[in-house]
Amino acid sequence: MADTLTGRRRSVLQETRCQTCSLSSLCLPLALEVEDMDQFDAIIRRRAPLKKGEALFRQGSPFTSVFAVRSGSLKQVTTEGSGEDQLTNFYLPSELVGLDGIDEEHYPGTVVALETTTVCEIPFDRLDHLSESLPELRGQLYRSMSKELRDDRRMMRLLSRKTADQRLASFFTSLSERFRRRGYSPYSFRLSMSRADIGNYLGLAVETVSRILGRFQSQGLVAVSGREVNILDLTALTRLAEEEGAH
Amino acid sequence: MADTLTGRRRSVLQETRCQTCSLSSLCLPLALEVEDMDQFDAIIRRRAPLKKGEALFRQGSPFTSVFAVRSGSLKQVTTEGSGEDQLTNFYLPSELVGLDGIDEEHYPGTVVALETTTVCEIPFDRLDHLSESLPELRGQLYRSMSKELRDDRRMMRLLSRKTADQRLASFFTSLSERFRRRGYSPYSFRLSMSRADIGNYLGLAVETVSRILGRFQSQGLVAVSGREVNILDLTALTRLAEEEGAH
DNA sequence: ATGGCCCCATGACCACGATCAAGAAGGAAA
DNA sequence: TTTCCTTCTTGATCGTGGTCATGGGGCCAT
Repeated sequence: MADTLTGRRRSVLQETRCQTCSLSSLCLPLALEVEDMDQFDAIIRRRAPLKKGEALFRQGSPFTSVFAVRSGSLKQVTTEGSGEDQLTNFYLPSELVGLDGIDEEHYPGTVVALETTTVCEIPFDRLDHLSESLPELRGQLYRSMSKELRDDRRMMRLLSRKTADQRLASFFTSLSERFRRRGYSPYSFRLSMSRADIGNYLGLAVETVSRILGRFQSQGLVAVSGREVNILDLTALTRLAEEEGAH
Repeated sequence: MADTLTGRRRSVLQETRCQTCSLSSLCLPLALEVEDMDQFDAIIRRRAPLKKGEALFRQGSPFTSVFAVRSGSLKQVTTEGSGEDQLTNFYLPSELVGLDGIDEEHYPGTVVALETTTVCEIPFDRLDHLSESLPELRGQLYRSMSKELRDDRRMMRLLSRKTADQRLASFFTSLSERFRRRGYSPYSFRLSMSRADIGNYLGLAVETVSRILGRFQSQGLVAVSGREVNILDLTALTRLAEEEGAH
């Protein structure tokens, strides 16, 4: 009986165990020793998978947890005033969602699944408390936030200095790199977001995204069919993305 | 003799003591008790004042410390590739500089004083270590980074959705608010940055900044003379800044 | 199948803001 | 002072990308 219980508990836990998670080398606990990881495991809560279009949390709801993406992808959307939405981020597996909610104790944007998506919920008060005794975890948390700051600066640069072509090129090379780091093909992938999402994120009209995708295609840089993307000339794409000045 | 030493030490420390600092209610140690603040004080290093144009640190140099602005102001500039600089931030008193360097262990941009500026240097390893035993300090650090993330998102929105007029209006209302929080007049202040800096920060050409400033002036929104600014109609300016859509 | 919807592509036009050019005003050093 | 150089302003022109409009194509529900 005790054995059965233990067995069942183990099988349930199995799903959320960091040690068996293929993302552990990219995710929050990456710097932890085995015994520390157990402690970390213990505070994680599994969420039922989100279906496409479902919200992980909504803008303004009280901040309680950060989330690590386990599979799938999400977008963060902020609505300000009466106005249009602003898409501020896409999240891929192993990335941390919700860190910008710590400060004001509510989430500053709605986060929505772009496809069927599973996440690990990490209650922040417990994470904070655990970070007291696990310097490695604390360091990783600082680093995650710091990295997000740096990524934001890169995005600002993109938005204020790059042409539409360069933005799309950057978007593709960045996605490619993120897939590569996660063990997927950097050349062939499926976009989980719509053209409208891409445009919103990059500060471009949908029509512009479409047009430039067409041009990239005719220039032999990529082959796009719907949401299926094949990168044909990553070098040229990278060069274009890094290229300076508008002229 | 011992008295003299103590006396001298005290007078030197005096300058860096958080408890006598007028910014303590806005700065990192804001949540600390008196006795905890002493510990925090102990790790802070005073820097010689920076003269206008001097760099606090340069892009790429190894990350060692974060800095709290004590007086004056600074700008952060990132140079990428062969290209032009991108101004990613202005820092005012009580704000924390360098948090985006934690991740990669070097500073991702050069930070330069816009006027005579004093800062408190906080070695990060000691700060991290102290944050282990002072949950309030840790929380404040998380909050600072989280706030910067939220501010970055706001900036992205500005860069991708707002017209030039709205950007300038946002810039002024944001500055005004920051001055107000620091106990200065929200209506009358001196810009420590050039038009070129403003343009670079907002993703606009210098000429555009000049022109719009002129227009704001003729519309009775502000009175600008060189770098001296008087905000005449903060309500209208705020409305303009928040206004949605480009048309 | 068949309708109804989004999502995506493409064309025509137009406006915001960049760029180019020139000159005025301010500031520092002789 | 005068000079020199940077910063700022204002004008004229042009181009990128937004807007509007239309049509095709994929996908889901019935």
